[in-house]
Amino acid sequence: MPELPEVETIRRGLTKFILKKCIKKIDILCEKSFQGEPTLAENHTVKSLRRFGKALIIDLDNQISLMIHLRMTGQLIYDGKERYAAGHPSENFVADLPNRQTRVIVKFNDGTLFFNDQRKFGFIKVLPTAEIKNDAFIKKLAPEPWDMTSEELFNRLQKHPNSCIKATLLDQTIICGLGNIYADEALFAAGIHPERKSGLITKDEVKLLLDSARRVMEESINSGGSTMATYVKADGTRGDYLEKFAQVFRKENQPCPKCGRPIVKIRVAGRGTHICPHCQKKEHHA
DNA sequence: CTAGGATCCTGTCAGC
DNA sequence: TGCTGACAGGATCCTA
Repeated sequence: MPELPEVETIRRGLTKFILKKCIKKIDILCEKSFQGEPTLAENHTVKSLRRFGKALIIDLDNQISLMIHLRMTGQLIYDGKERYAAGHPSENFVADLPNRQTRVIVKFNDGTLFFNDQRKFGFIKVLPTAEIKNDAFIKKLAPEPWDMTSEELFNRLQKHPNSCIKATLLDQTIICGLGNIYADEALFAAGIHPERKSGLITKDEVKLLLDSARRVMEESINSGGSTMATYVKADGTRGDYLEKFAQVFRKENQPCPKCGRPIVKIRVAGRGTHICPHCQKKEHHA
């Protein structure tokens, strides 16, 4: 679920709570959700929090790191004097913890970090800091949208000329950080149909697409991610940031912000996909 | 090699 | 009510 903006939001938020704090104990409630030797991290202090694409890294003071990938339904909830929750939005943000979906508990002196994950696709992994760059997932990651030119993206798209552009945008070895929400939002902003073949997108369109990807993710990061920490508002109601942020994602049957015609939900690359069929054309027209 | 589909897992919701 | 299938903010593995 969480895409680059959400993970970056988690990184920034969590930094405030656990930087320079000591991990006292790690409890593993679900073996599948944890890889490596947990005791290597115990009684060591958090030195830095980094992010590579959608992967979060917590570096400790003993050359050991925790690598966390939330995949579809992962969430990190820090419960101390106050609660900070981010990741897959759900009732867990306000629920009693641990609960049925809690997979790993990381105990600090003055608070507790809960790793919840309904579908168990995500994980926490302990490894030497020096080994992160050799991790299979990290090693293959493409640059983030801000770290590549539109010429470079254009060239990379030619590696999968017959794939739908949406599938290519979701491929983290082509461009990293986009997931289902921001792929749909970026394609809508650029006026490109998700089923367009990646090899048939013009250089001008690629420039527009890259600019759009940067912009939709920047807007989200600046607003605290679509699943922001303030998901639970002061009055106890649940904020739905995605509803305000998204132009097309989960907006089927609602009017297109550009032309007013209804947004349609289709299936592309095995994923639910939201488009305006009028504003996003399959063929390029000069 | 590519492209697309199945798969991991739990939970919810629409439709009968 | 109870059942069934579809689907879900990700990535990998398998097949043709």
